[in-house]
Amino acid sequence: MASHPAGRAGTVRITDVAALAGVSPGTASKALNDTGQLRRETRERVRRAAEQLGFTPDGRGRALSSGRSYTVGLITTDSSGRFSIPIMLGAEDALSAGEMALLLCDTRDDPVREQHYVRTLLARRVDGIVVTGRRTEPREPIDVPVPVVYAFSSSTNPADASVVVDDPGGAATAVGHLLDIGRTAIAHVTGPQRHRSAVERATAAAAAAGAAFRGPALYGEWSERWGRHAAELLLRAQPDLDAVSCGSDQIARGVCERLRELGRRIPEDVAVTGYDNWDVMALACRPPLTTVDLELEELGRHAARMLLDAVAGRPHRGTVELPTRLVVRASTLPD
Amino acid sequence: MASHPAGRAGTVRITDVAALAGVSPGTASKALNDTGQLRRETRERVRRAAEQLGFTPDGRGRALSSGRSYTVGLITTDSSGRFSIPIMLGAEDALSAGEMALLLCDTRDDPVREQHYVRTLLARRVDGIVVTGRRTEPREPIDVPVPVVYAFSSSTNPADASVVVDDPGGAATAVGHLLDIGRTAIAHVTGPQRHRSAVERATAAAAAAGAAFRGPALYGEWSERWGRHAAELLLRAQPDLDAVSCGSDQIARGVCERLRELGRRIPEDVAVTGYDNWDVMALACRPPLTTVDLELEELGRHAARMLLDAVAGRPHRGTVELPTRLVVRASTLPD
DNA sequence: GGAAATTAGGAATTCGTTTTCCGGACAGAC
DNA sequence: GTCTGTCCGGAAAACGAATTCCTAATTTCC
Repeated sequence: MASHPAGRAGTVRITDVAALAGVSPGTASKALNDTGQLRRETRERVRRAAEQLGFTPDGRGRALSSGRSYTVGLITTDSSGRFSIPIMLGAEDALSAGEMALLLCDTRDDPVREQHYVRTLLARRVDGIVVTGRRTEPREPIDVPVPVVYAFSSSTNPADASVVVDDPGGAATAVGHLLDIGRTAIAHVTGPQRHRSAVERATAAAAAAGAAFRGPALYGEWSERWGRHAAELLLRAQPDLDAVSCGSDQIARGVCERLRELGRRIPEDVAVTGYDNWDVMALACRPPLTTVDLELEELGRHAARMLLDAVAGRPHRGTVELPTRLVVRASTLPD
Repeated sequence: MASHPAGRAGTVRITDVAALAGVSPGTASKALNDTGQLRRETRERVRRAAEQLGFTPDGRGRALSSGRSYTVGLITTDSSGRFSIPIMLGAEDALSAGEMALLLCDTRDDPVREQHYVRTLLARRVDGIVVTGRRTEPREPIDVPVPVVYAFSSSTNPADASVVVDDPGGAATAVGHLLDIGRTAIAHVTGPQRHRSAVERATAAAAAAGAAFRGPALYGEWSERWGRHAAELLLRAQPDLDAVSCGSDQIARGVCERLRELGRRIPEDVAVTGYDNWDVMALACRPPLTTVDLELEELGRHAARMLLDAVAGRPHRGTVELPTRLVVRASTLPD
């Protein structure tokens, strides 16, 4: 019956492994962690014993004695947004590959909750923290005695480790594509001017379009409604327009919809590009949108890897910008 | 200088608190945890000392000695989906209120990864696990020695604790609303017949509509494209249709779009209801959709509370169905 | 007034692992 | 044959809190 020598079913301690291998617990620990001076033969014997018993070190004991908890916190100000999610998943992916687990903390954009979470993470002795926001605006850094990496929203302290999207680059790529397919009269429609991402994308789009730019950029909101309205404004002011670069897929979808209703063919008469590669918008649009993918999951992965480095004693400093990826679909190239 | 008597800056142990309060560490522990027999005066003295030093118990030591880790795992098979996210957030909300932290595990629908995560969660001695899926199909239970609650997808073992959405109820509510506003010829358009949720909603919708049902239900896919196509089919077969109940907001949006293109006024000629209350679809639709909100965040909260109960020794068993909420908008009621 | 019961708090043990010392065994050098 | 050095592995001390005894000191009861 007692096929498992452990006390309670399923819980086998390192002392059980040590006993089976005929060594002391300390030696078993060294064998399993590749530390200390042990004969190869001893190491293997312990390993076999551990495997035979299905031993998994108890994270609590390990955390206590090693000083590391093999856990990191993820603080997100808004995980309901579609930006935070892929970042979280990417981070989780990279961390779990590094044998780290991720504690999720959604502050709901409330500084009090954030403070509370920071304290509980610290109480749990996390090895590090990833902080992510829902907007590209830089944010106040958190003050903690462990490594921190800021993802998507950089820290206002330029010395902190941050990883963000190359927004200007993305916008420039989209406009470059419009020029490549021969467009010569390009407008830009985007979100509120108070949003850094809107301004950065618009500025970069204008610069990339050069003489082909039909300004000024139209600022509004991040909605299909605004896209529809903007399409009307554009066509009235510039009937010869042959391309619209948009600050988001939602706006682009609205633009497409109204352009079609006004009798323009897309992309033959007017080519349209979006931004974000938000599949439900980009693919459901008629026609499907050429757009800029933010590669957020990769951003999350990158942030997590930077954090792992920092935990391992190789801290990064400063902000790194990650490239975007242009996804070409029928809104700029006929099938 | 040494304003903090603690060893390393920021880390104050219970022995520091005990020393300041003039008691032994054991007594300090009792005072702070409301256990043991202590004079009220002593308790307060210790509490003041703890507060003065900003003491937060070290989670690692606590976990080791108390046997509880104050941590639960959340296993999601697909957190990219829009269903898992609100559930996660609700769970996280309820758990953090219970002083528990949540370890995030995204299996990406890979059984191998799932197995791996289950093991690491167990190694970390989580107090319990929430399992959530992306579909309403029941799933195989996981075999672990800690409490588990299944959210959204129930366990195939009916004795396990599961909390799911009352899908038939939601569909019936939507159709009931259509009847209330006087509709007498109601069709239903939904997703693939192999999806349990599609069949359940369709069946309940038909039953609720009774004589007003214009069947059979149309099965297709969860997309706007299918919604547009279905609208054509419907109008061709039943020109006198005055209401369409849809299995998702995406389908409903497609239906609305094509109905408008075919000259029908919504809701005057045909009323349309969606399902999911997915804001980007429901609000962007012209007109905005009357739809069924799944209250997923509440579902996550409920699951977490059930888990907290189980951890506290009051396990639940069996499946509980949570009610949906009808959100009425312009697609059934003119402004 | 003495025995029994209650109360308050301290000492020591526990949780499971890692890590720091140390000592024994064995080899090579003179 | 001793002396030094290297190689293994064991014993014990962390790590930080909770908890289980226990022992005084006080109160209650007869």
